[in-house]
Amino acid sequence: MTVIFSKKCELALQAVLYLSVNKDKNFFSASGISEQIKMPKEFIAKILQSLVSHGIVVSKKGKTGGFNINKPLNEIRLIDIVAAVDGLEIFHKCVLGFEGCNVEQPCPLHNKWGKLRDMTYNMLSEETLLDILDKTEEKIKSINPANI
Amino acid sequence: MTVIFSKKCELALQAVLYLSVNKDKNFFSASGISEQIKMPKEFIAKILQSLVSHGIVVSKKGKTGGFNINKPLNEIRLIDIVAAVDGLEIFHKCVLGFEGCNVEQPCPLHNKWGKLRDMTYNMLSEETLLDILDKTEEKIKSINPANI
DNA sequence: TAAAAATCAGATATTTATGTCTGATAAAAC
DNA sequence: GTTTTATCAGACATAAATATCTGATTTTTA
Ligand code: SF4
Ligand code: SF4
Repeated sequence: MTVIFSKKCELALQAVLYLSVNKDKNFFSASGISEQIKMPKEFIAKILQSLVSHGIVVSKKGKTGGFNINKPLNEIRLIDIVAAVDGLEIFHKCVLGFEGCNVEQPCPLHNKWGKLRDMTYNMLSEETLLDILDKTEEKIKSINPANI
Repeated sequence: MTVIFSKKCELALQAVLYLSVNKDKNFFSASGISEQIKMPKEFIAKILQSLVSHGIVVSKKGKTGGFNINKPLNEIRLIDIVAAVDGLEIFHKCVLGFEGCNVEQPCPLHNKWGKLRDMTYNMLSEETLLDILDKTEEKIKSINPANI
């Protein structure tokens, strides 16, 4: 069954990673971010607004306003962003959707899929934004050296 | 990025697994299958028709018509069904979609996601319908003992 | 205090995925 | 040969995901 994550979530991750390398600078406007990650600014704004309501991002209105990360980088895991945008339902759902499943008579995919699904979950939970900051910086810099 | 497989594909897998345990019996009509796997028969029909065009399923018109598996069970892998319905694009795509990626400067997820993606692909490629037939029979029987 | 530049909330629009219908054709049973 | 029952092809309908717009509010700058 279905998704690792949606496009919305992909965007959210990109935006947050982008913000994470600039956390100590000023707030970044939706349009500024949208130039960097090449996505419609209205959509970015919308997504970031929802991350604000989840406490991951903080926003500031007005002329010098924009968005920034709301917590220390070591307190935000990738899975937190996925959870905020897509929810965690996927990580509890089965692959095939046959009815009447029970542990004694799983379908051929139950165990194997379950393992992969858990590994994916763990991968996203393992590291905080701080842990991957170096790699993220490299990446963001390679997109536009002016970013850092 | 995105999907392991779509609902269409989930349904296709269910339908093919159902057919696989009854391969040596007569053709099964879309409505018969839809009763078992609880999905609209028109949708089932549509999906099976596309599997017909991919050579995985064979159909027969007319009064005793319906669908059946077209090849020996050891020649059909789960990935073949996924490929027919959803395509394999997902297994070649990146997670985050940042631009300008190269092997030297991958983003934090590139390697880890790549591994999981490959494992998923391998899992679906590993076994043929024949290999999992026993487990499939158990599962189908548990849904409705009359099925086998 | 007025102008500029940003978020915010919610409505609206577009696109894609999912699901349904209709009429034509084919095969079996009578 | 006629009736029944199935697939088939393609149009159509609905739902969900993605994307855009609009007007209000907030804050800074001048
Ligand atoms: S056995 Fe597991 S994977 Fe298979 S249909 Fe049931 S819950 Fe889903
Ligand atoms: S480094 Fe890899 S995972 Fe990251 S954005 Fe590029 S291709 Fe995708």
